[in-house]
Amino acid sequence: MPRIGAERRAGRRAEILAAAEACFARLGFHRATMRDVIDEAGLSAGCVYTHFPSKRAIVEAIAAERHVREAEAIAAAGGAGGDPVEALRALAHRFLAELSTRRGLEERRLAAQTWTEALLDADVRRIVRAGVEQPLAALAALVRRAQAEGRLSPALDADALARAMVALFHGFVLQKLWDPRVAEAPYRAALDAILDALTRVAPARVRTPAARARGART
Amino acid sequence: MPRIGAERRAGRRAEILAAAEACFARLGFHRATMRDVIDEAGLSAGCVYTHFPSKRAIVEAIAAERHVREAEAIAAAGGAGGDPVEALRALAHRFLAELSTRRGLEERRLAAQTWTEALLDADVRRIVRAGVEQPLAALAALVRRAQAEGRLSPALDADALARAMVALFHGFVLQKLWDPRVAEAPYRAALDAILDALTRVAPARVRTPAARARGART
Amino acid sequence: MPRIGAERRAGRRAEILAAAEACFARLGFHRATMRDVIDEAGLSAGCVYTHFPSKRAIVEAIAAERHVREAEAIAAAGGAGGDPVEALRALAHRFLAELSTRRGLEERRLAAQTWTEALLDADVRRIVRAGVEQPLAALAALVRRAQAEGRLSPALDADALARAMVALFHGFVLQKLWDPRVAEAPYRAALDAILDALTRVAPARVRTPAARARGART
Amino acid sequence: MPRIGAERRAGRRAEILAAAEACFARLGFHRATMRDVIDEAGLSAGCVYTHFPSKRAIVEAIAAERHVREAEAIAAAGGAGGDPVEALRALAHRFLAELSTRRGLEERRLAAQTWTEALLDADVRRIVRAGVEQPLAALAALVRRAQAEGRLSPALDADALARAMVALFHGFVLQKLWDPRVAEAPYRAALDAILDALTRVAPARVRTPAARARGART
DNA sequence: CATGAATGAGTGTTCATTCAT
DNA sequence: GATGAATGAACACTCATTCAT
Repeated sequence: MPRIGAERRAGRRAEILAAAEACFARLGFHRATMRDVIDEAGLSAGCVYTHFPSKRAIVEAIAAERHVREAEAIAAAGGAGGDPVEALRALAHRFLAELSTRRGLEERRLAAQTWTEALLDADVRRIVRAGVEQPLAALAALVRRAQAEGRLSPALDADALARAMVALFHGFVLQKLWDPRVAEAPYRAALDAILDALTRVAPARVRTPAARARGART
Repeated sequence: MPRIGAERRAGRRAEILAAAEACFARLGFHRATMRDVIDEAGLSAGCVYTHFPSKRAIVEAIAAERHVREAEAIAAAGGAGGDPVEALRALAHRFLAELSTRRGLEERRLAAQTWTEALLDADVRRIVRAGVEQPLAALAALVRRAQAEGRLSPALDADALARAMVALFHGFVLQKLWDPRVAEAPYRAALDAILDALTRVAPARVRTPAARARGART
Repeated sequence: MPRIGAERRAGRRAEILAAAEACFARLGFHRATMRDVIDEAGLSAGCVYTHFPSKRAIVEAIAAERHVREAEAIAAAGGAGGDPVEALRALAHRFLAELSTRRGLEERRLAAQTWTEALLDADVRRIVRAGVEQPLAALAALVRRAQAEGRLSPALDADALARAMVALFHGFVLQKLWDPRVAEAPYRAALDAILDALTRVAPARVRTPAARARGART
Repeated sequence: MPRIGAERRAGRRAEILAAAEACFARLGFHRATMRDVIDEAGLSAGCVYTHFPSKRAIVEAIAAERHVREAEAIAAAGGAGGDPVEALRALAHRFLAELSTRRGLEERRLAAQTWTEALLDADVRRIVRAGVEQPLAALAALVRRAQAEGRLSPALDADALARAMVALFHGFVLQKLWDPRVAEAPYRAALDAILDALTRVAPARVRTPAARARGART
């Protein structure tokens, strides 16, 4: 008979997490009090505490949840066997598109909180790290596929390039959160240009740094 | 005779800021207490409060301080009338180099705290925004000079490209703070490759670094 | 047909009391939570509350229960018409013997909790007081019988001596609970010596235990 | 310059302890809240917490304090080189006399709380144990002196007899706290009678248990 | 009858800030 | 100016108890 009970429980848990996300996005982990979360959830303190043992546990659950959703988004985009360069481009577009919605920006505002919380709380750090390493690996895999297909210079360090791509996203999220008036379109164009430049150079002839060092006699 | 007094005051103020920076970098703005700061400074509570009216004021002073130091670094690198592409590269290298020192990383840990504090505190946000807009403008100016010299495609949006460059730095700072074992060298190489790709592609004339090294015989 | 139902109820009640005793002995009345008791009993909160209206009621029921068991033990020992001095000795021995068993010590640990709870809760105090007055009366009766038989000085205040005997037991229980390594044997010997001294001194005829052992030839 | 400051601090500390003692004696350690203590002391929560890090620390300080005061009382009584039996009697009288004053009874009410708190808190237990072992040792020393002077049977176990004396006191404290109408005078007389019996038997001829076992040929 | 999710007043404790000395 | 004892509102969290299912 735990069937219906378990479902109810999971529902409540989700409600609490949603309430907490709203509060934390608005006020930050530290300024938001359990009272805020409790009131937002429309429950009692005791009830909330039967679902999470502490405020910290809620923060961690939120960080973990983000991780999962993000991993799904990445997997969905990069999973197909299609053109790896187009997959990278699509991924960039999709993530930028999210930033133009009110809901998407709100989510990112919360995610950004976890970024610095990770600097102070080892458990959150573990979660955030895991949440970055997965996309990093997925992107590096796409880069390698592109290299294998001769679309990107094999001289590039796939992992470092993946880091750059993630940085291009995270860094822009910050800029957008600091000033919501910043537009995505020009930024998207710039990312496209970078991707174009990296790939356009590749097909004809690969110029490794070593080749350049030898001299550009060709 | 307020001369000597004013100097003493300024010295005290700097001491307090240094103490606060140490505490905030270690514990974050919220976890670090005024007690921590006061003890670290080796002063009394009352004394600290004659220099800053509140904890928040200290946070803002720190954010502002960061802003100033950063602006100086950028100005120093991009100010000269030399090769704008090389200036960009040098800037990237210099900022990455800072991340490999203990002190530099610690400073960035503190800076990162201000990034998310900016999401919650309008005053801090103003300061952080100003602190980003100046580099943004400087970088955009370099990009425009490079475009004028035919080193970069004039089709590129200089402001958006500047944003991308800042994002490449900020994003990597986060990754490095989350996991200090991440190496700068491959990332620097990736940034170089991106810059190379963008500049090599430039319509009129592609000047590789190697070519320039040999001399401008073409 | 409430027959069988009533028995079940009584059984449940006893189970709850046993669970509560275990928790209270281990954690004390205040540190032990209803959650602890409920889990220990393997029941639900609601079920427990159909048997006892409050935590306090459980505490009182436990105190009362103790009272009953103790009274039975005393009655069993002193009830017979035999030698009153030997009855006193036997009582002392029996109570001390209980303290050397794990179970007996555990019970006393719980009893001791009620002793100080009695200082704070008038209802518990009433129960504890009643639980002491009965032994006190029984012991005083034995003392009076011994006096009547010329085994104890008639100058002694029987009630006060009874109090001393109870004190000798309660006080030792505390010492034993504070440090379980304290041995009963020497203490029992000391109690015997005191009893011997009191009875040997008796005006008319001194009957040492040894003398009694040889037989009552005098 | 810490002179005056240190004195003030010690004074405040004593005030807080006095307030806490009043609350704890009245309500018990668990029922009394920090709010009660704080209000009773007429201070603010923060101020109290600069003197004691936790409620528990106050409980322990109180237990330790009792220990000290008691040790002093014992030392004062038994220290002299006078008649050891009279010293024992004086000690008993003095402790009983305390119980007849309002203040003395209040103190004992508090002490009794520590007795059962010791069963649940290892730190308190350590303190209580130490607070009992010292009197125990002092009393055993007196008993041994009495034995050496032929006033008490050398067959008696001095430590066990000391335990009995402490038990006679502790046990009576409980009875008096449960029912303040219980009079000290008859109890004191009973204690005197016990002491008399133990000592009267000794001078003429010492009857060791062994002697008794051999037979009462004398 | 039994369940256990839900309640919410109350707990010990913290910490930015003030102000008499 | 400098001090640090004092403040007190706020915080995260607990737990005896209830009641819809």
